[in-house]
Amino acid sequence: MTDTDPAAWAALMRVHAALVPVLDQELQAAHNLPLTWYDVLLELYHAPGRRLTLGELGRVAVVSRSRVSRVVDELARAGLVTREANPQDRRSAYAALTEAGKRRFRTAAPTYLRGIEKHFTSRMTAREAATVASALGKVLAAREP
Amino acid sequence: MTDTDPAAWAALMRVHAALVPVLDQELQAAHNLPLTWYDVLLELYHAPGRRLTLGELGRVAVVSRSRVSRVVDELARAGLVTREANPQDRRSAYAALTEAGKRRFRTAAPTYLRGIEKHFTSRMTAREAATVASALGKVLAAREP
DNA sequence: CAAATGTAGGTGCGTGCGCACACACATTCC
DNA sequence: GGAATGTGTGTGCGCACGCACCTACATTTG
Repeated sequence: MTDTDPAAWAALMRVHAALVPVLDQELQAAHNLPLTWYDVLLELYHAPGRRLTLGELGRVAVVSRSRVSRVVDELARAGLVTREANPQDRRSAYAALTEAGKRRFRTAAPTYLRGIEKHFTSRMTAREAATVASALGKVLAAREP
Repeated sequence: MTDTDPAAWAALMRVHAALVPVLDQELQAAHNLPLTWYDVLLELYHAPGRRLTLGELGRVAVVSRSRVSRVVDELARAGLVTREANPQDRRSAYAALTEAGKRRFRTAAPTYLRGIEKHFTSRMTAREAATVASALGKVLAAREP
């Protein structure tokens, strides 16, 4: 049975390899924002109170938890986030978006979204995009526990 | 218009980040093969004459062309490929699978395919997998020229 | 309360990776 | 044929990244 066709996975690998550098460079050229920074800013932007602990960031963002530490350092040095203490747990530290961080993200987002549209979504039908999102979503859901 | 939904792209990024380390480690644990090596072996295995020039490898494999040089070195040191001269073009060099390389690839392939099935394909219907493959295939096709 | 265990975060270190360049050869143009 | 341009490979270098470990604090257990 199954005799699984790895074509979907192979295509995913290739698309990732092909598009990530392109989107990253577009983002850097237009806004001097590495994709990693954008990812972290995005997660913070959508978080309640515009802030998350580093552990939460590591779980939700694409970058690894150990990397989050350094990225948040860089973002703080650039004035886009601030580190805030957590009164509930003194081990923990929040990364919170600054006003400059929000502005920077809002400015950069259209570039990124246009890039995704141009290089990715526009190559398929809306139905296909929805299927891709839901199928991959199920793959992710299976990894939670 | 469009108001593109980046959900499909976001899911792709996450699935890649989540699965690549897992598949890589499974491959290394079972066969001491890094995913990069496997990728190169795979392309050579399916190439006419079981060999490709380094430039062709760089184009067809997921790894960058500059990386190919070193990976082929490592594979050659491990006895899985040999470098062959190209009489037609003395700049060029072939990487050719050895018998040991073919055996190693054939042995490792089931592990990799089972991993893809287990972590990826089994989470969606066959129809969805086909749609993912074809939609992503169109994205890749758009990047050829 | 003390000890033991668990969890959040930071960091030294090794490494995989791509860029930019260098070199050799091929090809084209005069 | 010789110069100029293009193409195929190799490589020094720097950087981003994750792992393993450490410290600080929290929580649980007796």
